[in-house]
Amino acid sequence: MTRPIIPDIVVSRLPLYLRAISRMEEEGLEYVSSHELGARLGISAAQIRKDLSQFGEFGKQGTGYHIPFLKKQLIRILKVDRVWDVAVIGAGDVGSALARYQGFQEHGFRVAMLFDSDPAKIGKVINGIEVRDVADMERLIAEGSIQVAMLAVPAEVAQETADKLIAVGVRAILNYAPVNLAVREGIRVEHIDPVIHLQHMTYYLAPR
Amino acid sequence: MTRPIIPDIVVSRLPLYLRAISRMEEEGLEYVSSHELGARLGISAAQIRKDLSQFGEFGKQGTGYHIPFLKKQLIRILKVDRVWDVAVIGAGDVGSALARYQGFQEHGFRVAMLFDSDPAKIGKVINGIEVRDVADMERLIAEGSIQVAMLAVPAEVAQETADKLIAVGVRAILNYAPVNLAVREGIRVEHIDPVIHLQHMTYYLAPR
DNA sequence: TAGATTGTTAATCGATTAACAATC
DNA sequence: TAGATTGTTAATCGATTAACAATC
Repeated sequence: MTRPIIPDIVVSRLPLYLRAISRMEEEGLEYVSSHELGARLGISAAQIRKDLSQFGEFGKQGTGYHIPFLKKQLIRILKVDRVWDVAVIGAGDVGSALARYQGFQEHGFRVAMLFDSDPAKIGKVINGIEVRDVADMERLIAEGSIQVAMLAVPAEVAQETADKLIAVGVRAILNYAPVNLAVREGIRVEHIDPVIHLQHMTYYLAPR
Repeated sequence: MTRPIIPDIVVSRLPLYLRAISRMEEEGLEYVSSHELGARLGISAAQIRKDLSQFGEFGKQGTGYHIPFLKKQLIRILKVDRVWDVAVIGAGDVGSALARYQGFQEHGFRVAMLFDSDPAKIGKVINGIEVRDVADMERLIAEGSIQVAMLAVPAEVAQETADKLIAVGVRAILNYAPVNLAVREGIRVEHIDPVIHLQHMTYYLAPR
């Protein structure tokens, strides 16, 4: 039996739904309609219903979606009903900020390892995480069976570092280096680059 | 005369083209075909030609695109042929990393102001930028005619801070807080949240 | 000239929206 | 029962790709 293939663009919206739903739960709400959820996210009610219906029937006519139930389902679908160990490569400004970030813990992730090549940084402890020598990266990541990495190294070494990560079992890379990584089929890469976002926005700005 | 409206999804790819083209220029390349550029970015050659043709005829049959010329055009189109002053709100881990980031300068942006509410941080100097009291934010941003802000404040105060920024003339916000900002028509908001990206990727991972 | 590659049109593909029967 | 809202189908909309004449 073939599991139906869900469009990636649908999958990409699920974390947004989860975040909004979690926020609503904190606000003490119990039920939400597709219309209300859509209004918060700037997404049409029809799209939300269509997206969610790809995974099951989570709502009830007349009342909408039970927030704790929908949250549970989204957490399960996104596979964050467990904690993923994550490696951070690079302990510069970005890597350090990631190591210190408190938002991972409660959303399915834990920074389990932190690497740098600078002898001045190796051995330091950031938020309880020791900075290890990047020379030991491959061995330690393979031992830890880590599948997720955040790449915060200089652009010049990003591709080679990614290659090494993939070679030892990493399957998902969140790339903070301002380069396009070339990876083989089956490896997920997402990219975070503030300059890209800023340039996208300035297109629409009027000079002042 | 109506300027033709360019789809936003096209605009969103231009910064990627610019980054790739700049990289190629550094590598000493002089010409690039839509096919070569597409191969680097994982985008079809047809799409690149179609996107670029929305803005003019930048290529030449038989030889492709002259890299320095195309770069110049993209810089002009994205309006980064000038330097945009940017305000960073929040001088925590993320805000500090943004204030220290060296990648803005050469791509059209300058962190001109940095704000925080913590008396222990106000007055400190990060990368030559003094941390100012967020209580003075509205006055200083209005005086500086700043149109672009990066928001790195706690989630609870993100919306109200955004409202204040918009009230004093900010038109583009790069939001690092894990909340959806509600803004009026004409205000650009882009969002950076590592958790959203990680959860998108874990959907595709096999448990180990 | 022969080969390569553009810009553009038309065809295809995929995503979003509108509408509504079903039902809580 | 009346009102509200789901899940789903069909219609619409928009984006991507294929194809090719033009031309460097």
